[in-house]
Amino acid sequence: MMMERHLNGIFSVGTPHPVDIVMINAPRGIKDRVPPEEDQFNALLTLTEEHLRKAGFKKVGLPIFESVALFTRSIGVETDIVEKEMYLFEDKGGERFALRPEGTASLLRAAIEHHLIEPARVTRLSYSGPMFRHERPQAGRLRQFHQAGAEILGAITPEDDVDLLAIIDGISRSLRLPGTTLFINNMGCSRCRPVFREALVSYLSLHQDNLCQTCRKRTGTNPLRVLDCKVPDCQPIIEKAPSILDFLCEDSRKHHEAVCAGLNSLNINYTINPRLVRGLDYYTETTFEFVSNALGSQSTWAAGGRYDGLLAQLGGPDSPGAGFAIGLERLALLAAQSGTMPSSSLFTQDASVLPLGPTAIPFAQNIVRELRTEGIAATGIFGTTKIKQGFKQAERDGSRFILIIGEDEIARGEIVVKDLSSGEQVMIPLFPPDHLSRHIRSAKL
RNA sequence: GUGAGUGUAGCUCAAGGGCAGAGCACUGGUCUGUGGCUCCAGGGGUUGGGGGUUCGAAACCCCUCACUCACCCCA
Repeated sequence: MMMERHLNGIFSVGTPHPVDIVMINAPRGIKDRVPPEEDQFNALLTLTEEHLRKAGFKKVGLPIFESVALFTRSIGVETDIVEKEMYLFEDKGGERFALRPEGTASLLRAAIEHHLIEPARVTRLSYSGPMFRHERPQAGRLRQFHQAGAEILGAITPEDDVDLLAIIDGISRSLRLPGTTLFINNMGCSRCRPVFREALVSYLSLHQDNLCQTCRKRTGTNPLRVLDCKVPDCQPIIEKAPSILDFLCEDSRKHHEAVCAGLNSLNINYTINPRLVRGLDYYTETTFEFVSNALGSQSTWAAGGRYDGLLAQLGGPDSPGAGFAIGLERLALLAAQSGTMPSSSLFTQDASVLPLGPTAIPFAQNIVRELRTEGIAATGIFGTTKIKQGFKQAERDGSRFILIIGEDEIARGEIVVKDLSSGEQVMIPLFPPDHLSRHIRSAKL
């Protein structure tokens, strides 16, 4: 109804008042990154990717959308992500797609499709980019958010699990992130988990009356998820529930111990949380979360684990895999708090060229082009002839130097070069043309 | 999907039924070709939108929209 009103305003005969125009804003939960945020965000992404590159990961470029089936098959039909959070659409051929809600499924699909996995060896692949989930936005939670992730595929060992944790820990240390705790768990393998599951279901069945609605439903559909229910009334029951750690088979127990031993030897602090259950169904054995008390209630900034059956489920080799994803917006929040957000420097470009008067304009235009050709970031200031405004514009440009050219300078074949940070000013000859750029390059240091 | 809080100038916020304001930013001057500091002046608002109560509404009531936070979920 409101819409119609506005449209009437626009299309009605007569002169519509500007306020009748319907403002189009960014969709809910979608954030623009305006300067200097975008540069900072990219610097943080680069820093993260550099950690992955140094750890032997090769980056893969992945599509933004995939067949819906890829996610239902990997993440699990009973998960919130698949049940109610995916952005779905049909293309003109009637195929059903989803904007990717996470990266692991895509990366594994690509790795299988291009035969990147050699089951007897270890393959390390990484990715980064936007992910999409239709959730109610909140501090640290967006509908389009960004993850950097890494996956190890093939003949992997518990030590590879440890390495993943060490990499995230390294990022955490290099950014001096505040208040982070690493929680780990082992969810068992295809042999021991069903035994635990059965024990859990029969325990939960006995206490149905005291469980919340969701937990009662999940007892049948996805009993492990009951373990991280936060409803107060459920807590006493959950606390006394059987622990997965008591049900681990010999292999899983050894796996778990090896992971703990690795963390110990690397001096990485961790807390074992037997009720840590990830929201994606594909995890087996090791799962983990890096949680910070410096974020809001969305406190997990990196998480992952091992997934032994997923590659086979997606039509790949019957090999295990393990990986993690880092929430970059959450990482940015933390880095900002600790003052370690990699920031673009004070000066975002090198030079602003200010012509004083119309005869100087063509000189300025040519100087700008010459500087850019020489790799120096430069813009001209053509909107004003007043030197004071020129200086202000140069500051707004983020320029380190202002270059001033007027009648006098043209007559002498020179240009004024003033360093805006020190206030030092020199005259530089206009010929040869590369003289100016060489001066600026050396003066920058 | 549920709940709570908040919407006033470009930004951060005052005014809690009686003239819609401050700081920062912006424009001009102070200062004719040398910025940042002073001081002075100026522009900028249907107080998110719609309806109601009232002599009078930014304020009170209803509806609606948006944002924020929390539940939930997760990175």
